[in-house]
Amino acid sequence: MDKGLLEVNTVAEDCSCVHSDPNQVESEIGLADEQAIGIAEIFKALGDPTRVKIIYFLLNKELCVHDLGLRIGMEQSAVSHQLRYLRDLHIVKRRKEGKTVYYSLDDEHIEQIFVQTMGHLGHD
Amino acid sequence: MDKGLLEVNTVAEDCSCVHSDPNQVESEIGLADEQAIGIAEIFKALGDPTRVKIIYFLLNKELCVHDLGLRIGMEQSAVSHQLRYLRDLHIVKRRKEGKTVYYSLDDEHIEQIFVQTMGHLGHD
DNA sequence: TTAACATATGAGCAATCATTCATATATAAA
DNA sequence: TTTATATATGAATGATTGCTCATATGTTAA
Repeated sequence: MDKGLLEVNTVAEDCSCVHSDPNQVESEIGLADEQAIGIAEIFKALGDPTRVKIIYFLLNKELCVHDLGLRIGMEQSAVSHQLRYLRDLHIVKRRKEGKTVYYSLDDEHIEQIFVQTMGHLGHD
Repeated sequence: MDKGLLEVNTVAEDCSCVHSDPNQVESEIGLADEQAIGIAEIFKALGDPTRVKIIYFLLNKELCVHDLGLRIGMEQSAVSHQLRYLRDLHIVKRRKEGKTVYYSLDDEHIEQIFVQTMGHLGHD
């Protein structure tokens, strides 16, 4: 698990608050807008109760839209919209079988992050 | 690392989509609204580029509001508002020294989740 | 074909959000 | 005290979001 960016970023500095030397700030490794937006995008996707519930139930097994709605107590349309959102981010994927469409998780990393976070919170 | 909820949730079922047996759904362990909201709250806090940058720089060392603004290229007021947001969630804490206020991370779990996610994304 | 079912989607709307601006508070220096 | 600096905060605003409703698409059964 590489995390180079984080370590190099440690630079000796003394913010006495007659503020940081601009040169010093320059020498630090920042976080490009692009990167920050990318990271935020992932967290934002998990940052809604409905989507949390969807992911939670999909951890267990794949489910069709209707059954997902049943479990999370939400209208078909609302579930469908959120599934679209999650699918656009490749967090979730579709499998069609006749009339019904089964959804399942599509990203192991996000699955891990989700489970780990639930663990941290004690989920109780 | 306890994660009881997640495992018990595996129940044999056959969603032929003449849909899930209501009794079966009932027997599954759901996710209470309260829990879902709690989990979503954490992710939502990390789901904004400005807050991502703030946390990123605080991983490195504590910083005062002004220097944070300097690094993330954002007005003092905007930074202050976001710091308040993060402080209300106990993600960040204050230390006052004279006129200046130093902020640092206040939750190891969230720090871990954040770093892990950056790792997953390759942060490049 | 027609009817029924499963899902998807666009428009509209109320709520939330992130930022800015102006100003308040608090501390230190002159 | 007055002035300057550091931070905080309320109000206003434009943007985004999540949902509902109506309707469209696609599939199976009659």
